[in-house]
Amino acid sequence: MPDSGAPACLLCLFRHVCHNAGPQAPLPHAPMALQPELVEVRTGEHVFRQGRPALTVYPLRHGSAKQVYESPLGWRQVTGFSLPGDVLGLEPHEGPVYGTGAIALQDAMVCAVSVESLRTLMQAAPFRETVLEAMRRNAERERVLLVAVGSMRAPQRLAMLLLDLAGEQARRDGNRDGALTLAMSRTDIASLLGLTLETVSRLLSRFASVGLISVRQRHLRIIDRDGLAAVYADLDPAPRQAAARSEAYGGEFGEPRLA
Amino acid sequence: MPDSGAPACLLCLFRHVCHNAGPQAPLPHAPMALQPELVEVRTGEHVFRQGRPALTVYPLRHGSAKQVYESPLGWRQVTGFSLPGDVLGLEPHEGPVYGTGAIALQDAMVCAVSVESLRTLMQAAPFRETVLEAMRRNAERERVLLVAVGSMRAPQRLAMLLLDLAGEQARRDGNRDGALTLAMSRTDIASLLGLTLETVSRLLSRFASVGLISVRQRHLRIIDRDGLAAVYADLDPAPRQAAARSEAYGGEFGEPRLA
DNA sequence: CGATAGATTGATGCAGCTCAACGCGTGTGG
DNA sequence: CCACACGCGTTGAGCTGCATCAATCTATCG
Repeated sequence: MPDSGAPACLLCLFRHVCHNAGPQAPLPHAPMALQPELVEVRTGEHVFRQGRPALTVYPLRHGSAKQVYESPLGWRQVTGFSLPGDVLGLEPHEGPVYGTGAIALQDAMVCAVSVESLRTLMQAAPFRETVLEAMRRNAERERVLLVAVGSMRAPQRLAMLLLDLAGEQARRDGNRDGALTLAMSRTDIASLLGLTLETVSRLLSRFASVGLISVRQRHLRIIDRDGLAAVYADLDPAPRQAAARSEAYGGEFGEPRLA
Repeated sequence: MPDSGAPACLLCLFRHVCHNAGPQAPLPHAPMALQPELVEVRTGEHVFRQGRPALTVYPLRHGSAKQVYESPLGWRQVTGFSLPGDVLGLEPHEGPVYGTGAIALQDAMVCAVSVESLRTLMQAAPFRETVLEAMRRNAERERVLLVAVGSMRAPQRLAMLLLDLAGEQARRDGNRDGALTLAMSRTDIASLLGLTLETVSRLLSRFASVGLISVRQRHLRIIDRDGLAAVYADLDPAPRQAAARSEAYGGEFGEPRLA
């Protein structure tokens, strides 16, 4: 029977086609076909492993997770964090296997939706569009991360992450006071951003000492959002011009750093 | 009329469904439906621009191109290079707009295939699989790049790129003697790898002085492939252990650098 | 209450960025 | 045909941001 919907269900991709989500406006031509099994995943355990057959996607109900990619040579890197409402294992190209692994950052609850049923549902145009839109957001995220890691300085990268986390948080519970609980370790953050855990720790302390945030362990509050945004945009600390011009002409590429 | 196929056509995704490609074994249930218009793109010009409606994909016939991504804040970064046979503008998630831009590195010739006809053709399962496989390779490439930029040292990154370029080259003309012509500038390489052009230049010189390669301007030859591979795998220079273990257990993530 | 994992902080070093000068190769105009 | 300029590449010298190594502190849990 419907459990009337967890808070995460309100943001879930599948909310309009899932009985678990409770009463929702249905989508035209998309039947309420889903009543996914709930699966518990304990802290540090895999939701799924990279390279295994991708038969299921996992909307996240409670808890949080990190995506981890392991390159052919065995280098591992965190490629993203997921919060309730996100769908884990959603690959854009119907891969036969998972392209990354997902590991719970805390005891978590996920729904198990077979990709088979997902594919069926995606035959309905409006639902398909929703899913594709989510995939596009994921791809955009990865690209932003690549640029960050490839051409921004450590403080900018961290500021970016904090702003992103706060934004996601706000999108979920509407909590705009900037209070965050970091489910991931400093090591995970460092891996995502291409830094070391010491650097992350130091930067958090520095941000705090400058009044941008407050931190104690994994409890963090954003105090000066605009200040953080300025760090992200690099208007602040380093001898580095504002820059950033669009509409590239010819052979140009010009990051700000080289402008 | 069929032009009997350029060399690039032999590797093209569309070779089995395209009249331009000349005689090819047809794919079951996939008609020879394509006879794309040829378009010339001059050095430094866009094949298409990021953010514009993605109505066409462009198999590359002659020349080469770079993909450039510009983040919302205006930071630009090269995200990849394309060689003849690659399909430019192929987005995994049928985006309404191009997620990156593509710029010709030299005077180039592309075929123009409407995504509409592409979608039609993809209804045939065997063809669809081919295309999806290509998309997966692209995604994998981006992830490898992310890991490289995020956690490998400059020499490894460059070695990786050279090996990759040589591999692609070999896949095309079977030329396994390691001779490459770099169509892209040092600046482009630096952008891709998250380095500066000076570092790239210095590293190429260093590689050459150690006998791994020879370089003169944009002509490059790989002399010691295994040596380069060793640099890539980081068995060589830095005080950094071999590492790389698979089958991650719980909360671990462990890049070699931090192991 | 000891043990263990995570986080903070400090001291030190170096890889790679920055700034700068120069070399090469190609095109352009006198 | 040479002079010059301009884009691209190379090389050097110096500096610094971040990694590295190491010690200590804090939380959590058996």
